[in-house]
Amino acid sequence: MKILPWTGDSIFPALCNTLLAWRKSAPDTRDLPWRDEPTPYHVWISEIMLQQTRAAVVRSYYLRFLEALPSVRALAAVDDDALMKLWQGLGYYSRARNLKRAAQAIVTEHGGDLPRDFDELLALPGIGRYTASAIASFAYGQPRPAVDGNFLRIAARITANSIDIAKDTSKRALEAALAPSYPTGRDAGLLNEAFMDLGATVCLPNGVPLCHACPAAQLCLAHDRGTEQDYPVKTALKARRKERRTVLLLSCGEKIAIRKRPARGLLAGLWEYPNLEGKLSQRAVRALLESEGFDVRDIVPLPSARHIFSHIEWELTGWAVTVADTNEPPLMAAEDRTDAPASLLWVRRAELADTYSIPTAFGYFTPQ
DNA sequence: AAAGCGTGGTA
DNA sequence: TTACCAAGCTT
Repeated sequence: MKILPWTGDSIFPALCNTLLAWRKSAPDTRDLPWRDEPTPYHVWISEIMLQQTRAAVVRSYYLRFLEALPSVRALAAVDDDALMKLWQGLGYYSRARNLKRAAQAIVTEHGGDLPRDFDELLALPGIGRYTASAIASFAYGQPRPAVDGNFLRIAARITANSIDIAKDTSKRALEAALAPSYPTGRDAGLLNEAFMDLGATVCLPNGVPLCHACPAAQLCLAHDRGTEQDYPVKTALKARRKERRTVLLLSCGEKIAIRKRPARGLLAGLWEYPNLEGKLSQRAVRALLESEGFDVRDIVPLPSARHIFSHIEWELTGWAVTVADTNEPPLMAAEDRTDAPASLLWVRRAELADTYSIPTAFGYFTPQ
């Protein structure tokens, strides 16, 4: 990949000095537990959780995760369903699977400790340039800018640069332009924290930045021109496609039917209630289930729901169905599946909540 | 290079 | 309601 220069990068040495001083000048009041004891393992887990996810949401997940899996070796040996349960509701579930795969690689290839070398970090599944830089700086004091959305927004405004920050090349250009200004030791991590804190509390996205509170306002080209709102420039995402689905809450006595989703794709490997494409009527649901061999006793509508993924929007219709027994041929197993058919698993309600990870998209229908 | 991959907060 | 988008990575 050809790395182009970042126009306006002559400001960066002064910007880095200013932000580092700013970070050191005030006490850290953000109460982020991963800053308490920044071991390589702690930094790694927190940074994976923080990918595209707000710190306020991550906080409780992080504390619970570390309590359950306090070490690389514990993570490498964790049961898959237990791992997904710890991740339930956090989203981007491949992050959790990659964590375990990486932990196993760290045990077998690095003696159980995260590598210090940047390229070795980068080679681990789930660790890209941002996360490798965060670990290298926070845990090992290496001079690596951890360029994320905050950095791109701040840099675009400071330099009044109309570069499209959605492009991979923009991120690489900024990283290369900032690297020469980076200190080593504790300051490397503090400077990265400074960029993140500034982006989270002052140089805000979508809306008005709080320039009166910005330590770098004097350096900021966009602020000088009054054009803060013009930056950053970012190409719009593709529109979400809309889908209708019908979810069946099948119960038989104390048990409820769930099934495992395919190993690849959306919500891969998580558990779901049986569901079908389209908005099915009560009559259609009854006909379908009876054709599958169920003795249907009752069908009651559930409140409809809408679930927004990053790239899909689901309009969900729910039916609570009571059946007389759980002995049936595989139900709806092949419907829109390309891998091995998943058959229904009948579980008690308490067991469902304790053991099986149901993503938020299906959680609307979870019985009390 | 662009699309797939979750969820929740905010304006 | 809609749109944006957050401490991104993988393919």
